[in-house]
Amino acid sequence: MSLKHAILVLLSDQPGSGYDLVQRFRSGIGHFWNATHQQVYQELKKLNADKQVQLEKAQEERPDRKVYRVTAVGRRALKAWLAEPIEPLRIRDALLVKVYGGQFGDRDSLVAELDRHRILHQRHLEEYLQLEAYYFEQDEATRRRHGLPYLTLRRGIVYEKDNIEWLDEVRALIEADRLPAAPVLANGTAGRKPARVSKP
Amino acid sequence: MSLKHAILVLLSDQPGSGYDLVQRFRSGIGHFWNATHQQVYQELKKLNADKQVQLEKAQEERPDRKVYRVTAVGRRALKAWLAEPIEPLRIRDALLVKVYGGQFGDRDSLVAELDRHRILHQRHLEEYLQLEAYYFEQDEATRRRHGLPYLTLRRGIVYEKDNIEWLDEVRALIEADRLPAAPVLANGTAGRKPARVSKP
DNA sequence: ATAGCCATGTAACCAGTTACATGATTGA
DNA sequence: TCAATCATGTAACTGGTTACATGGCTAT
Repeated sequence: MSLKHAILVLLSDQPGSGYDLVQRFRSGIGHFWNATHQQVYQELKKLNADKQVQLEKAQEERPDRKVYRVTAVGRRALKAWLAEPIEPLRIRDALLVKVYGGQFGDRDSLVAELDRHRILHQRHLEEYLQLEAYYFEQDEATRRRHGLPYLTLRRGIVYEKDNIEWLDEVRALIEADRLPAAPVLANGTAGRKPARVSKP
Repeated sequence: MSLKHAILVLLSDQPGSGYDLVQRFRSGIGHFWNATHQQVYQELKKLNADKQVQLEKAQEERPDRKVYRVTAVGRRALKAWLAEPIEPLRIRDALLVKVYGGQFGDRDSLVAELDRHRILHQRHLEEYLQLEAYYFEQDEATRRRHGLPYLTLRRGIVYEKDNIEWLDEVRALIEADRLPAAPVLANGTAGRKPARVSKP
């Protein structure tokens, strides 16, 4: 579970309320690790119970903010997690299920879906490129300070480019009619051998 | 939820038991949509209750297999889902949380983790490239038949290359010492502005 | 004999999503 | 006055993971 650690990172950076964290998720880290306010409030409650964060002050003025800050315990926990190895992420994309099983559906709706996704990925890419441009407008010191977060932005950029590249490849192959428009995967393949791409 | 639909795709291709499905997940579709046997058996139970699959035969010979096949209802459900738009996937990678918050941990352990991930991604890439080579050994007809699954393999290849590319970028930047080895993100940044890469 | 594979399942738990809910403040 | 934003929460549900469990068959 990383939400906990994402929160510890954000609060290490600067103390804040649940509401603040939701905002920060939206603008920065949220591009690759999002969270709803419900989750954030629950997690803060748990972290507080575990003494990993503490209430800085219950504000008296009206906006009823509860500002949390990371404790020494929290810092240790974060550092320990950062040193722990984690499994590399495998793609888990419903769109791939759709492509994989495309022959059992309508060809036009698959193409439409692919186009729709291309547009959305293009949009994300442009958004990221703007953030990158903004980053490069900063002075050297600021850039150095935000170097690591910037690298995660780079990951987003590479990812979106990548999606677009692949979608174009798929489109090209389907459009070129080198792929069948109607179901062809035989139900009568010999034996138990499933029809798939696999090792000999 | 796509596990349901992944199962419908696999069973549309060819009837099989829960055990078979787990095998097929391992070798093909599982590269981008995995499932444990527990999940598969539960899902088959539900699909059966919904009349989307049916028991073909309760086998008499010893291996106690329950072979399921997709019903007309199941085929319709799958087709409907294939036509339905879905949200494009955003990355959600704990490694990015680690990089983002890298300054709060130990620099060497971050580098070690990045290297470890690079090796694992390299391994996956090689595995995929072998599958691709095998695909190209097939005759034209077979290739055409497995065209769409092949495209999902392409996605995997692009994804792994991508990871390696990004990891190299990160390594280069960290190694070149252009990034700080110790915590620098000031806790005293002006106002409420969180220290992050964001729009003006 | 025993290890490994074939084959199926239950139960508890954890994380994430969606729905529901409240109430104050600020600006048009 | 009305909409938007600030600010916090509870509850139900869904999907996924981990642990636990059983038993036969096959080859060494």
